[in-house]
Amino acid sequence: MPGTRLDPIDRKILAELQADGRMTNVELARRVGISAPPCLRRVRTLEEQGFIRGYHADIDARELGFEVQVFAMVGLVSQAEADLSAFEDRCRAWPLVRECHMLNGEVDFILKCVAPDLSSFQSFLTGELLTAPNVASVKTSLVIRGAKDEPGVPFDVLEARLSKSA
Amino acid sequence: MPGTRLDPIDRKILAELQADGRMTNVELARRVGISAPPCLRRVRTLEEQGFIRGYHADIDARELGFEVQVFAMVGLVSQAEADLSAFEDRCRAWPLVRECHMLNGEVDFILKCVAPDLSSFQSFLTGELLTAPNVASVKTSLVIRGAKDEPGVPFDVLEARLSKSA
DNA sequence: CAGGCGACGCAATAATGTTTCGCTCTTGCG
DNA sequence: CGCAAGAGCGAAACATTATTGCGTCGCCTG
Repeated sequence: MPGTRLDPIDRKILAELQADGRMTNVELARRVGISAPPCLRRVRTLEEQGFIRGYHADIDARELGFEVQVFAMVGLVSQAEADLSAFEDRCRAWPLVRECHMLNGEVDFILKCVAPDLSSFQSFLTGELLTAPNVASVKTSLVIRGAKDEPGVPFDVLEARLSKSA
Repeated sequence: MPGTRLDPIDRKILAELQADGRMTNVELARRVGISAPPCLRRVRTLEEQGFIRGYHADIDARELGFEVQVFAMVGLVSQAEADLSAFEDRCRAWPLVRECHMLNGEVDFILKCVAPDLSSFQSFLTGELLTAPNVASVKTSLVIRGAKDEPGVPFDVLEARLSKSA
């Protein structure tokens, strides 16, 4: 329901839970300026309406031995919808592929992959990705280092935007 | 401490919290097969050691009006360390840039950006990114649709790997 | 084999999560 | 303007969970 607009308290709740998903409801209520029960009701509603998709611990992959991160640009032979879906299904089944986005432009898909080491990735690349049906070309780029990694919504931009249109 | 190896219970804890970061400690303890107090102690330790970087609610950006997602491939004029760092600092300051990774290959950086609409992104692109110091080239690709988006660690791969090396 | 270290589980207490209930404020209509 | 209906809030009560303290067990070490 795009019609179900959020009030400033709801947006604050989302921003706080994005920053710290394990915050207690009491603390959350204190920060957004209401008491605990209505705060919990709002959180439940936001979950049901799909604004909150879930909660996840942010695990350090490198500490667990996944030292390689790679972006793969994939071009397909056929861009028919059935072939696109088939490739997406394959990506969902590959554990080393953590993200798969369909793009416009010369490249059809971009994949974010992780692997324990280079040889693991290369065996995945040559044994799985390059040999998958309908794959025409793959260009890979190793991540040398990460400078910023904050998936989520820039709530400061959202608030600025809303205050303008109001 | 890379020497501080994790036992199967610790890895199970990480996997469960990655899947559901708001799980209660009681439920977590039940799932990993130990009682609540030592389970909580392990979680605290994992947090302190940096295996768990934090907890975040997964917010649906599209529902909040961020309908555009873009990957930007950026090439710089100078790849001197000071210039690389300067660009990374700039990326950290741009709210529309959610991720910034330094790559090998022909492109220096890949940026994942969000924006409320195309014109917002284009004004960022022309007014900020393209005019930033040291930026030589930017190629952007719109995300048509997302097929998979599961940042994190593939714990099934990790377990398979460990059982082999054991 | 005794001592010490580490980790576990149990039990008790503090804190939090969750439901219930009554109140207030807003909205729409006579 | 006044009233009735509905939504949202806060205080209190109850259920669940988090946290601490302590005793026990297994294991390594000297």
